[in-house]
Amino acid sequence: MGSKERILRLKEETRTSILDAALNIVQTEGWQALSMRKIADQIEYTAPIIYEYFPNKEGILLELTRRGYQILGKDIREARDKYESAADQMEAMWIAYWNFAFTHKEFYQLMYGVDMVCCTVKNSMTEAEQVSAMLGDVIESLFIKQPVSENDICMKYYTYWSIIHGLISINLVRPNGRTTDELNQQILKDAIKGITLSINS
Amino acid sequence: MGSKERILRLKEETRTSILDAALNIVQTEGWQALSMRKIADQIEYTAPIIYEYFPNKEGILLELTRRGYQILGKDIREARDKYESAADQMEAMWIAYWNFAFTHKEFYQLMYGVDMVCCTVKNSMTEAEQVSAMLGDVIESLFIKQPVSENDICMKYYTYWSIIHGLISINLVRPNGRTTDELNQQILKDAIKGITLSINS
DNA sequence: TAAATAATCTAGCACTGTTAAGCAAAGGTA
DNA sequence: TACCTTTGCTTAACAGTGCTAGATTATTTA
Repeated sequence: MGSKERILRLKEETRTSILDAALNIVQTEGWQALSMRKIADQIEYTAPIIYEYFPNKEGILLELTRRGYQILGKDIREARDKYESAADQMEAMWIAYWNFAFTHKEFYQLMYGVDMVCCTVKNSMTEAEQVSAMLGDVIESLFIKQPVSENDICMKYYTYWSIIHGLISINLVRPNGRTTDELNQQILKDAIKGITLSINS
Repeated sequence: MGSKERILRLKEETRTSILDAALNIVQTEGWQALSMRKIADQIEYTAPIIYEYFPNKEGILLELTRRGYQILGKDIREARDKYESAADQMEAMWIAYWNFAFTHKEFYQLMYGVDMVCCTVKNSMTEAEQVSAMLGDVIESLFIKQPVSENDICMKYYTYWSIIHGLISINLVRPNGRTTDELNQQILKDAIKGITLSINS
């Protein structure tokens, strides 16, 4: 009776194909064009069967968010592992974060609510927490004085995140602004260095 | 025949009442709840007459955006005029910007695409340009070396804006994050001072 | 083969932005 | 006053949205 497993595998495939279809639509037509019927069209089913795999549209978005954090986590981890010193790691990680935002624009919009329809509270998603933890760990090791208080880490984390997220979202919302890539990279690296330096001063 | 003017005034009033109704709905129920029929309900008309005053829903949003920039412009101007030195002005203006974002949360979301449905390219809105110009002028006078290149101003402008917008949007999207107001104010002022100092070093 | 279960679809609800057609009241003109 | 035209506004509709209940079809089990 291996058919049980076969069916389970098929269901898993359909589930994945729903997510793939959703992503495909978003990447080609944007978030506002994503609809249940369009997803159904793409997977060659009718809309209601999607509800056999996800509770509602938000459920799909949530799963895509999870996927996004998995990619981001991988990118940041790999960037970190290329360097030894915490300062270098920090810069590499934020640049990876930056690159993720533009190479996976749609994911970023979903994950950080830039120009997005639904603003669900992403409470306790382990993938998201892993990303925070990685960044937090490196920030902690940037401090010379040890131990470092939770508050200190949190504050620096926010400082980094704010400027990077700010730069990203301005560029995502206004792709035709009069800033250039080099200018952005310059601001980005300067800002990271500045914050990093400010930690032990 | 003063009736012409009376009618024109009435039309202007209806137009304003549409905008007021829209704002009212957004403030009480959020952006996702804003619909043409709801606006019509509130002004005690039916939906189609709105199209006598605005080309479409986006037209209403555009007009609200304009209103938002008018308020923001006023706030920033007043903040600036309370101080003499450029550095003080700069800090006061960005704090005014910050305060605007939270006291007029809905406006800010509309103007800067945080968690918003429609991302229209706000091309050449004079009200928005005035805000940019005011901030740019103060940034220019922060420089000791004169004259200041357009590029220099633009870069510093972006640096300021990024960190402030980043801080704001993180707080707007995640109002229940574990950051406190004091922490935010601290980061904000530190960042402003840091950027201001970096200008002539 | 018959019954039970699973998979899928059709039809529909209430909502969205937007448009076309029509009605009724007001204005201007003879 | 009688007619005609313009204006203000409404009803009805279209095509789309997320989502659900019920019917239908296919598959598995007995």
